[in-house]
Amino acid sequence: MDVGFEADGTVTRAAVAVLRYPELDVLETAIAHRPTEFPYIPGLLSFRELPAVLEALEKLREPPDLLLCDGQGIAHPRRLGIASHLGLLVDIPSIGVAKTRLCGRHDAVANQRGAWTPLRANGEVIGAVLRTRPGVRSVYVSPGHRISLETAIAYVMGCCTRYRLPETTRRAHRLASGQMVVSLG
DNA sequence: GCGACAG
DNA sequence: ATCTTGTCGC
Repeated sequence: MDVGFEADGTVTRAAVAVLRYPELDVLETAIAHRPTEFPYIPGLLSFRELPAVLEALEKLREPPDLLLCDGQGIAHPRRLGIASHLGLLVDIPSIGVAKTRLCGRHDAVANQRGAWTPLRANGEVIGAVLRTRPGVRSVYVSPGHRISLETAIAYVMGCCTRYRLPETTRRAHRLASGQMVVSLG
């Protein structure tokens, strides 16, 4: 799942891409548009993006077995990032994969694919800072709904091939950005 | 009170 | 997120 916006900023566009695991080939995609009626406020991203995301999900012929969201899971001040919120609403296991940190602290991460260090807040582990690829910034992985941190990390790594972000996120982002690519096979 | 702050 | 300049590598 990923979200994009119109040039005038009045419309939110949500895109979802369903990939088979672990092959990672695209099975289905969907896009939805909704008026943007909520501003971007750190900690309240769900209220801005979920309406369009839910609409896009409903367009799928079959519901996914796992959701990877562009944002935090429980690595959130109230432990309810967009991945957690979405997973809860549709009752599907979900994972948050954010490009930057919202909250929590952590040590440096080894520069090796798969290396990770705990993201902590208030004495509890709320996620992992994961190196999906050597030589690039790490990503912030956190459980969203009905999944453990270890399992979440395993799925995220399983979705990362030659780029920093999971193929699921990249596909959805491309759709939201209107960048189409034909694939023959 | 001050700094931090997903997309 | 969006915008913009400069650099590196295939």
